[in-house]
Amino acid sequence: MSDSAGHLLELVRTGRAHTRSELRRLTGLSRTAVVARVDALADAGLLLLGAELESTGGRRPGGLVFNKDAAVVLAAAIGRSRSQVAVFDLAGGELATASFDHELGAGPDVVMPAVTERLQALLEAAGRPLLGVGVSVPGAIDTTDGISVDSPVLAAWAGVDLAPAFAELGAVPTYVGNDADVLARSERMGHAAQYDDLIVVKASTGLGLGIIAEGRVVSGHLGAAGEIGHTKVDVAAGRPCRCGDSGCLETVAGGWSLVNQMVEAGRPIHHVRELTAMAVAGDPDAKHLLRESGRRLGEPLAVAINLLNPQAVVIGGDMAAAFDVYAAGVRESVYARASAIATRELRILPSTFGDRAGLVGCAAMALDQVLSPAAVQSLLDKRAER
Amino acid sequence: MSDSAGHLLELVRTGRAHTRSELRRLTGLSRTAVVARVDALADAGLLLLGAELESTGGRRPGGLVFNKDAAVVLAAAIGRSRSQVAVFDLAGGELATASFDHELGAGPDVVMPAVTERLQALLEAAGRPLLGVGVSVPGAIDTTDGISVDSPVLAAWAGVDLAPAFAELGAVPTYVGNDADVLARSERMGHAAQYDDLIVVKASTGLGLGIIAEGRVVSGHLGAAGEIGHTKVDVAAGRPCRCGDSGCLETVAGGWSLVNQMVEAGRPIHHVRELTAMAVAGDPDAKHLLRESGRRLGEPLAVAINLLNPQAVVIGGDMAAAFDVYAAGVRESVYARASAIATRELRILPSTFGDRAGLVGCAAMALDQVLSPAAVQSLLDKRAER
DNA sequence: CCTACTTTGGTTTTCAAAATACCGAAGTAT
DNA sequence: ATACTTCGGTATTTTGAAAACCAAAGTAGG
Repeated sequence: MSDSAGHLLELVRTGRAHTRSELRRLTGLSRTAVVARVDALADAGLLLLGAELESTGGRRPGGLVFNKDAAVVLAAAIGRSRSQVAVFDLAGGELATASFDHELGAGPDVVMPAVTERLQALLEAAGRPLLGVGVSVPGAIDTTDGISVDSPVLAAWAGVDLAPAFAELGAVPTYVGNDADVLARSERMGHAAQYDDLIVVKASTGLGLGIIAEGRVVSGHLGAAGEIGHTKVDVAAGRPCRCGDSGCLETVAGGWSLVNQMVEAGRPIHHVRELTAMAVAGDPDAKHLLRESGRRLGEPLAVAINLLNPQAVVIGGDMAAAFDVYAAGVRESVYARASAIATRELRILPSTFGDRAGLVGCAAMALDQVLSPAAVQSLLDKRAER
Repeated sequence: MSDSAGHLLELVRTGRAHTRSELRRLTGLSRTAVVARVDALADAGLLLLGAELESTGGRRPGGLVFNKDAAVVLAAAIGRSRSQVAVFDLAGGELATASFDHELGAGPDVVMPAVTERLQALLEAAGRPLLGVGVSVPGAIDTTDGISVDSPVLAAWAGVDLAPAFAELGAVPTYVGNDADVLARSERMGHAAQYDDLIVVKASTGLGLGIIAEGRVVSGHLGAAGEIGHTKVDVAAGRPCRCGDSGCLETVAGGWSLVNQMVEAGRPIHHVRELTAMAVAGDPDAKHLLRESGRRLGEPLAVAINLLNPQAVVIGGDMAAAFDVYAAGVRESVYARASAIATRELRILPSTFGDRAGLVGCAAMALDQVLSPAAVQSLLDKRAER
């Protein structure tokens, strides 16, 4: 049933209810039942019994406010050459953040201690109880044996179980997700919050995709769903890819390939971010490359749109910094190739949180779990035991 | 919680529990609670308190058997030129079936009376209470405004609400699904029952796709998910399609196109089924066409496999009659184009139920709903009221 | 064969949780 | 000022499940 304390908290948290009476109307529960749950939530510090609100014709109701400062979650977005960490309150607000660069291809033995050390510092500064940790890794997460990674371009991380590294932060659950999936989750807190069917593109050095169908992240059998960068395309035939194979989409449309193409054209740059900056500044070569890259991506993306019939496609990752020109290319091939019904109400949007999106998504992943009715219930139960 | 009477019924129904004690162990419920629910289910005729089973060291337990004959569901698979109807028991067993041809492109005003008339006859012959009706239509089902269809190649059915047509069969819920989605559901009762991430191809006159992610059918924002036949492919550039556009995959790989190609080559046939029969008989032209068609389908299918990382791809529809040769073509391009991780454990299987698959899927769709814990609960509640 | 033990299932008792009923407080409408 | 509405707290009743108890039907072992 949808009448647990955690569910009431969700109604308040999402702004659907502000008083006990509204909870009563929304759940069909009796007043006593609502009061009991609200009291339990208030005792646990999750709800604040705020000031009185406007009267609606009788006694003024006592307002209920979600106490987003009751605890925190930690977020860690691990990248190939740069990782970010942050503390978030329970409403998904960022309290403090840090980031650091590391060697490209550095393994977990190097990166993880640096991550946990910084998280530890952030947590202590926050001075609030910790409820959970969300981590993203740029590779497939093998969901069968829990939490490890498996990626052709992230060899040092293959088969590593990340959860133990976070044990020192406290006995709280750790959730590990793919970087693109996590990006998709972040959008559910941003522009695309109201969209239940969503495709989120992460276009950076590589190309990845996060899929949300009916409000749930689709991760696939081995956690490898959302792969698009290493789809073979005819135009790339023969071009060697960093994954070891050849003919992949990334070899013509991935950020690393665009950088290479600029270098070959005698314009020495080192990162996609430089390319997008040039495009924003009006450089025609950069704009052309990005637009062409958007077109290339649009081809398999059109297949994805036909397949999944999403309400929106969100474009994130470094290339989204030049959204206008990149999205123009994407739109060009998507609208030419996808079916009329699939594009009829389709929106193509820029990502909401820019380069903070990974962290926001990690926090969203942790919050989804940690504030779920079941988790809230176990919190209350644990409190009641004492 | 997972402890309602309906959930206990599901445990028995799916063979996970055969005695009250097993239900106790599986649910954690007390004996009294289990007994109360089992009695209620037995009173309602949904459970049979069968013969005693083997002792496991003490008193012999009384066996619990799901009474699949307590009621029936009706299934109607509406096709473009032929429709099938059937009655199924509650275990998904077909009790009786009928089919009839109609003019290609006939509208609901012609087809629906014929369908309901035959369903009525089947229901009367079955002589058991009706719990629900499952219907499939070869087009997108608009899930926003309930139950109607919207398809470029099925113009006469656009915007039609099908549910009212079934009202005369009794005040039972009607569920309408897309033909490919329904095919996917049928596989969950067949070869692919254990696969939670699944792509089912319907390769017949047209090309469609049913997607199951984490055990749920993905229907997309407008119910148009699974579209693949009208994806634009370069090799088909300029070729006019029956959808009104041009360059669609169907124009080179759809059944209607293969038939046309045979006719143009001076081999007059009228339906894909003739083509598959020829291929099975060894005709080299037919085999070549089918293999080539499989290859063409494999290209966007590889994108789909990368995107969704399914455990299996099931091939159904008329072309599955020549599964060996067709699947050979599909495998050829899928394995060349999809990523290593996505194909590592991938299986490519023929559909389980052949041309009965549509009916089985309609029944599965209705049974899923009608035997869901919530529906069972409301059945028991209604009974208790009297 | 008889006794001790296990497993199953029914019945009674006890306990917990939620609905109902009742009540007072605080506002609005007349 | 009075009647009515809304909100929220408390006491009572009802419901439903767990626990405890009991009986039947089997196995295991001497």
